[in-house]
Amino acid sequence: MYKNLYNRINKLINENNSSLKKKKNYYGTSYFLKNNGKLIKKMPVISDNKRSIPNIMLRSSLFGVIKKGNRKYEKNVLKTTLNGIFIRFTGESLDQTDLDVWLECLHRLKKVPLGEKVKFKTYNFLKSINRKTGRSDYEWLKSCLIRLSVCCIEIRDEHFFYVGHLLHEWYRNEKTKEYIIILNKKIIYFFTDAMWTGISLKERMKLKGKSLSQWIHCFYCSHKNPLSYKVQTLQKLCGSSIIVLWKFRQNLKKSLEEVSFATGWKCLIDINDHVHIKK
DNA sequence: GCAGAGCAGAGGCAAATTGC
DNA sequence: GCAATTTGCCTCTGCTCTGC
Repeated sequence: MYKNLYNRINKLINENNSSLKKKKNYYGTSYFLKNNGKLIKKMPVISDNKRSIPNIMLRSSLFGVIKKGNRKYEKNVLKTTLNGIFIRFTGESLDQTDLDVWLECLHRLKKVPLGEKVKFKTYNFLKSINRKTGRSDYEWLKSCLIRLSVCCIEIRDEHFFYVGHLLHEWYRNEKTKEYIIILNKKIIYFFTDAMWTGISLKERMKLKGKSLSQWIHCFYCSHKNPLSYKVQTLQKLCGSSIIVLWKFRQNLKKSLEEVSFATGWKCLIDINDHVHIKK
């Protein structure tokens, strides 16, 4: 289905005809902009206080819950996912702060045609994601961009298959002190139809520093009508390093309270150990 | 299960540097 | 001169380990 859709989109680009404008709604969130007579593909449009991200990234431990100082190198690790989606990951484990950076990268890349460069100053980027601008923050951002560009993900489901980096390329102009990032054009596959979610930046910022709460928030944001999941299922999905279930449940309870406070959702764990969220 | 010690990483802030 | 950016260093936080 998606392959056919993509072929059709490409065909329409090649045709470069005016009828495309009328059909843009058919393609959901991917759209095209006429610029000097050329049609250019861009990321989906979303308000400035939200960050768009493919659901597939939120419903797995790709950006997981990692304890402080517990980041490790993962080689060909199969991530726990929902609905038969297959994710294999190689690279340094990614956590919620890496997700903050990737979300901001995607946001900035929305402003240019796919495959084009985006330039930014470190200070401005750190401010955008509500971080401090100390030396350690500069070093942290650099290491974060390295992680995102070096890691390799393999994603497969019944419709498509993708192998690549989260950031296609990044480098720094030492003269202008600017970072330049480029995203892989194929990333647009993940933004077709209802396969992506807009994350409220305001709500996410309220959960800053609380990695499990941030993961839970993103996970349930990707659900229009949240299903109930067992505590054990969520434990596996978020990639928690807490092996003992009752300990994880304790943390989860606290996180659900924090998410509830930040979003206004009703969150509870029933006697059968199922987590219920009501938006 | 709890308390205290030690440690690593993150956070905070003031000062220095740079560019306009 | 001023705002933006970068640097240096100290403090804070949260985790593990150990002993009780």
